[in-house]
Amino acid sequence: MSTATPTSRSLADAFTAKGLRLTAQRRVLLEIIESATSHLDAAGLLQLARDRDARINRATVYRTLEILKKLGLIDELDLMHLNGEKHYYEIRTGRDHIHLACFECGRIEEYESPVFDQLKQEIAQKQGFSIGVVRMEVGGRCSICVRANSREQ
Amino acid sequence: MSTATPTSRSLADAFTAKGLRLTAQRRVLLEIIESATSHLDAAGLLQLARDRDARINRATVYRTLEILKKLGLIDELDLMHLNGEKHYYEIRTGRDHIHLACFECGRIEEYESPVFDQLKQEIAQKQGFSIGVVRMEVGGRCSICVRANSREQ
DNA sequence: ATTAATGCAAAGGATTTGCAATACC
DNA sequence: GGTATTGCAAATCCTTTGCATTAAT
Repeated sequence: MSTATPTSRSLADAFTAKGLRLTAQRRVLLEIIESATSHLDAAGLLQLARDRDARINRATVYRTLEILKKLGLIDELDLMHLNGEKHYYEIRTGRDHIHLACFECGRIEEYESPVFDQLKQEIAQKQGFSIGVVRMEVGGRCSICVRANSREQ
Repeated sequence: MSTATPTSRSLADAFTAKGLRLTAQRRVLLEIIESATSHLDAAGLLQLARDRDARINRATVYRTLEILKKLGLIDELDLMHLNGEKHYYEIRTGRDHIHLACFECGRIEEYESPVFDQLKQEIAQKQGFSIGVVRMEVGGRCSICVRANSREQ
């Protein structure tokens, strides 16, 4: 969920372009992040990384995530703290989106809209705010859960 | 930053209406939250409460915040984690707003817009999502900081 | 009087840090 | 070879919990 489209093709490219060393650990972490199909938290990322290379340490995971965040290559999500205070991460694509978190079933939906883009533009223009990161999260009940218990309050 | 306008006049009223006991500690906490001019974190709230009544314990602060959150009377903010992972709280007013966090000077601006309201409506209608809480936070540089260092990138 | 709410102190989860050892460029 | 990066283990920050005590209704 961001604003500028990353220019490099891969995270590894961005690392070397910045003069950062491409260690074995980083290679593994970047690949996992790039191919992730779901929102990963630090512990999950560590686990997946260790499945490939047992040497990887938790501190390295956090340090790598920190770099990626600062470079604007990943976004950090809270997902409405549905499962504790940990953070989730996703690679930044060209299209920002909103995360809808269902308090009932726990599902996370992604939603994008021209109105969302319009809102960001408006903030930049009317407020003169130079947007770096945007995070919009909505908590409530997804359509499935709403329909399922329409009889209950 | 929410969706429904609270119906009760005061937080204390809401507590008694729900059959919750109005203890001395809660009275103090609710008053502070109601009259707060800035975004409070749990530690700040505890400090202000202790200034009035030294007996108040941290656990009580957290437990009270939890209740208020569940009742939808306050909103929980991250403010882009500008100052660590703690949460900030603000009383829910009728008008939802976006928080703009300046990474440079740390200032938090509040922004509201019909486009924001339109976006929420759209999410509810098109996605069929029953919205309980909305949190939108934007990180970047405020207009003052942008102007101040217009020569630097 | 009953039971919710509190204080205390300890536990918990997530993340960060200092520093010596390692490995990339 | 020089320096960035890592692993380790401890520290830190924020928040939560169990349980005996207190106080609101």
